[in-house]
Amino acid sequence: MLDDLDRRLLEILVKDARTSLKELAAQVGLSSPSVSERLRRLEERGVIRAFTVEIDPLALGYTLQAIVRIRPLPGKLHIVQKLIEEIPEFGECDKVTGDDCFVARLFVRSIGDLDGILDRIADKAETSTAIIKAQPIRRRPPPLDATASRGAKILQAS
Amino acid sequence: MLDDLDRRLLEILVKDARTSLKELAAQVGLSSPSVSERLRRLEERGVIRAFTVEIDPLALGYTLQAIVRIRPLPGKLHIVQKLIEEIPEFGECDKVTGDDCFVARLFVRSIGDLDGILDRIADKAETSTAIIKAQPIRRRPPPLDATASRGAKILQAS
DNA sequence: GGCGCCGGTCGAGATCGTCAAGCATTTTAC
DNA sequence: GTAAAATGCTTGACGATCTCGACCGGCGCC
Repeated sequence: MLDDLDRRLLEILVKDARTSLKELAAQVGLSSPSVSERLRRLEERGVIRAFTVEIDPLALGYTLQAIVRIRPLPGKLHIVQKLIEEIPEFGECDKVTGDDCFVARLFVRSIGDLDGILDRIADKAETSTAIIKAQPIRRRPPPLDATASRGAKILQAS
Repeated sequence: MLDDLDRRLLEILVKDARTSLKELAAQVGLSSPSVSERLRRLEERGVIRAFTVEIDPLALGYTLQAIVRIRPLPGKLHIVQKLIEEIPEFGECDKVTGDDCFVARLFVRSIGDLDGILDRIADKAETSTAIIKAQPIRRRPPPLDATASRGAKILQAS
């Protein structure tokens, strides 16, 4: 589905999405129209979801981040989900298996804001919140090359 | 620190990091050299951490994502952190307050891989894993305008 | 008031992207 | 087995874009 050239292009773009076609072309050994066409198709196929910019939340005044686990009260699942989506300080939310239904990332400017936001969910869900103290790994894509971890095994008797 | 023009530039770039200077200039009502200069300074100041591309993990064969909470055994904190950092399938990791020391996102191609990777940590930490079933909110930046949620309150008797 | 800095514009030259045409290789169909 | 069609690439030319230097105006500060 993705050939080696595509992967190399992606690798370069992950580091700098504004790399010029010419530069990309030089690095992978193609002409720029070819690169242009490949990018177009990667976007078209949805492999590239977006070219975007990573902003330091601190620069916007968000001095605090938290991971919030959210367990909606019976019957409130959809309302809670909608509520979360509408609160822009939630910067990420996953619906997961297990007791916690949602795990979300929250950006806030102060502890007061944190409290204010959690209050808005409090009557519809139980939450448990963990403040982020450090970020050992900031968002990065999984390995692009097919050679991921050796873990590869099929479900079978071990 | 950031003026309105900067914020508007960021807003446009979040949606498409490859927007041309000319287009940016037109949208905010400046000349392109000015925009260029502003971007340069935003990068320099670290407001813009990177221009990057968002890749669909599925396109790379990662059919499964999980949130893993990790509690290193006594004395193993640093070893565990290093281990996590070295496993490229961890696409994000936060060090948090509370019983769980780390919360991480894991990209895998199969349940077998998931098991394989968790095994590598099993003797140094307790983990609890939640498989991601859906992503109500995919990574997005917090509000750029100063008018965040009304939550704003200072710590005080309520 | 005069000075210097900051952030802006303008215009020219250099760079880059896009388009059409054409070519080689592979696939498909008969 | 061969011919047609489809892919994916290159090249070169043209138009669009970026960058750089020169210059300008507002603002804070002696």
